Amino acid sequence: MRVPKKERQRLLQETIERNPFIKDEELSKQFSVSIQTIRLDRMELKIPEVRERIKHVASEHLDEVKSLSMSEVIGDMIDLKLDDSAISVLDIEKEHVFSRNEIARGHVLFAQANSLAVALINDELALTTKAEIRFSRQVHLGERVVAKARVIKLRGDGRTDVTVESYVGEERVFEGDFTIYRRGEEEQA
Amino acid sequence: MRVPKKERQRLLQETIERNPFIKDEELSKQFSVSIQTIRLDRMELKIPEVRERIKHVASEHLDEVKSLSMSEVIGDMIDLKLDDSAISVLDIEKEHVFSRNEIARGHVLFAQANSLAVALINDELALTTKAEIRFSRQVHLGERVVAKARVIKLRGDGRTDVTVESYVGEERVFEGDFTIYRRGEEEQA
DNA sequence: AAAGAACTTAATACCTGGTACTAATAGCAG
DNA sequence: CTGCTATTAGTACCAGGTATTAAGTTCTTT
Repeated sequence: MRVPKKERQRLLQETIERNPFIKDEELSKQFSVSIQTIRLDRMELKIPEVRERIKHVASEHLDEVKSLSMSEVIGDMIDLKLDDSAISVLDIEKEHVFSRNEIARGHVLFAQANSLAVALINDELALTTKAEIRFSRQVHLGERVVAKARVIKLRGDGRTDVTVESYVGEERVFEGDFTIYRRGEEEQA
Repeated sequence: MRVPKKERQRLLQETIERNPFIKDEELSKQFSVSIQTIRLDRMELKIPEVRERIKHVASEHLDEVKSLSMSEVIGDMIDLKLDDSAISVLDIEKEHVFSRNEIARGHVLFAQANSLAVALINDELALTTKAEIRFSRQVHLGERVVAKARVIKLRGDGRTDVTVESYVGEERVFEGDFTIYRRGEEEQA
């Protein structure tokens, strides 16, 4: 039942990681040591008290909520010639990146490109039906992504081909070929 | 500065909803009433104390998060077999649709699929490098989208092919073939 | 204007889950 | 036995409350 200190601390760390809500009392029972020992262990491992841990989990959550509402993900349109070309700029911020490595999530770049492609269409209804995309280099927190969209072909059947290339400085980070449906009300954007 | 009780309680509720982390003391300053009044208000409105509120926010989070990658997912993961298959559910809400026609934006479906595909990868780093997607029917406000991801091929060179199909009821609304890069730290998701 | 109800503030005891610190004890190695 | 690490105990204190009792303060209504 009783394990040596090192082992206990390893397990303690794991246990708390898996369940940040656990109190010192619980832990002391689980490891059959006194509550003070648990507290010494936490100190050495620099693990904060349960209320702080809970607060941390909660505030991470709040970040997530932000990334769900994608309304602001789209970037600023700085140029638009309908049915021809458009440019938008997006500054990569915290809510756009994986917290672990500060690399922008794929759907953020996609969202910028997709909404730019859709905005380009001079019609009441415009929905993406198909896309082929490539991510050519990762984009980091703080970088500015410039997306350039251009109409390639206006088909007779209500479909329009749009290509989007996104850059950070001189480097291309994303390209996508989109097929946009307009007007007909039976496709998906 | 001082507002009548009813109004204050309305504002109180809103304030706490927007920022569940706020303490009674802060609130009492903000509304220029004593701390006891705030507490009476909370009682009447059945709003729990700050620590309980924080715990609530945190546990909502934890419900969906069993592994690290889950927190990066858009939609609720309901099944996950690493390197094999995964399922997530997303209810389409106001912030996901074009206000004009209440049809979900393409990048919302893409985001669900993309984050599901990335979560599926059993590695520290997982980034989308390429995707081919089709939107087969538009998705409307209030509909529930079920995305099913499945690993098709684990290539030796660190790339994995994942296919995702999303359904509303029986109808397929989206399909995508993703190529995910893992581990190497030189691509883009 | 006086009475009463509604609202607000004050004061005090107590709770949880800790921190910070001091001190005592246990167990074992040399 | 000495010395050292590890553990346990105990006390004072803290934040952010709950719960309760009591005392104002307004507003209204008669």
